[in-house]
Amino acid sequence: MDETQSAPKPGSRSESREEIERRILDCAERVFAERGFGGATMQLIADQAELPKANLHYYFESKEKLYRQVVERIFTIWLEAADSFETSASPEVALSRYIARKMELSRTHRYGSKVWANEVMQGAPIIQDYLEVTLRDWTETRIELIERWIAAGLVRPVEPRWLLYMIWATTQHYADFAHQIETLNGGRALSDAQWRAATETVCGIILRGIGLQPEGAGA
Amino acid sequence: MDETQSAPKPGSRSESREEIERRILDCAERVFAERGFGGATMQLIADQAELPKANLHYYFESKEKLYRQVVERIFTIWLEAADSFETSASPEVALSRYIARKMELSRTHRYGSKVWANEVMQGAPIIQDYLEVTLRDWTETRIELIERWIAAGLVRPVEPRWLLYMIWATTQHYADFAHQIETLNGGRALSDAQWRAATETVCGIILRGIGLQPEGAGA
DNA sequence: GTCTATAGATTGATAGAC
DNA sequence: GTCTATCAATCTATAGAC
Repeated sequence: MDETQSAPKPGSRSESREEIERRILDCAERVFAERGFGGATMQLIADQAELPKANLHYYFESKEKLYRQVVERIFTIWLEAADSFETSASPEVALSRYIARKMELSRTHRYGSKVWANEVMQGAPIIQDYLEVTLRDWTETRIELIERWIAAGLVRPVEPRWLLYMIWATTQHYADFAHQIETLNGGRALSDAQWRAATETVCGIILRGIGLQPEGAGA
Repeated sequence: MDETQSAPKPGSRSESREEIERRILDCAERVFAERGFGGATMQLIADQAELPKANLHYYFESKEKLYRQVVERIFTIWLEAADSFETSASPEVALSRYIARKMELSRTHRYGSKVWANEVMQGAPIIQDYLEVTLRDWTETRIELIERWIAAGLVRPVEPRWLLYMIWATTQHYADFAHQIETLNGGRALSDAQWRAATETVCGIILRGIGLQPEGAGA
């Protein structure tokens, strides 16, 4: 609910251009996440970044340019996180690590996930090109990999596409619907133990659901 | 992309007050879903409902009152849909029907689901009371039911809470992220067959994931 | 680079003729 | 009940002093 960066004070002259831009991006991410593109105002972002509103237009040409950079930043994180998916030997390890990593990102990058959800819900007016090229390529590649697992008899026959959507949906839910989850948790954020339990449950159900045995499972 | 109601023409005098209010609500739902509360404008809703902007304020006191009615309408549908959850004999039937019904609602009430997602992502500024009372009660009741299934040895031990979130997340994803799913589907909406396949895959993974055998399953 | 002041457009809401 | 005209507030964006 306060500063995102702590090194140099907001007013300090020792702050580099890069640091200021990063502070603006962090605040913008939170505001765009909570109010959507149309609901967010440059004034609110400026207030949170402790800058005059005009300075935002000095560092970022327009509201839309700023928004685009926020969305692009998230998209990059998502893609990198997804790489751990294919650097593993077995389906069990690959899927477990991918799910665990995505759950972790839902905890550490809640606002980024919400901005993405907002953008997609609105029909991806800004980043449609990413959906059509980068995300599509990534998805096709992963689908082929899962199909090879199935052909090799390692995984029960399921349509890989619906499996991927299930993983995305379930993990991102913990970021996008964090407020609902916390309300149903008595108004408190999930504890470390609860995050571990949720991750384990999600991994367990999905892996068993496609015929795999989770690592370190009893029955 | 056009009219939601077709019976009497928008301009017609034969339209009852109820019909007009319903047409406004339908249009408002779509606009709020696609742009969020702050991003939506009364002007756009009026245009889509083919009414002068001032008339909206005649039928609904304010933008927020209109929004609240839209959200309440969705919430009611969700709760009623969820009733089918407990009117079944076995866990297999109860969960299969619940998941299938929620998938169906994601297809028929896409915009409603998005409005709900938007509201929750923004911290439920309007309907927090529903989260704290109605949804919480519903959730607690279902958790107790699932715990009895587990105690009876019908279901593999999992934390019911994470299982419920998984079902919500996965089914609602097909509404909230419909645009992304359609883009990855070559820009086309899912066909009847694809909806059936997705529903079956989701049911199959979740049921097997908690130790149940889906109805009419081969292996 | 930073800020104040403000332009120009758009917003939610309303007054008042019909 | 319906509509035009308009208000006051707020928005994005910019001009220009420092």
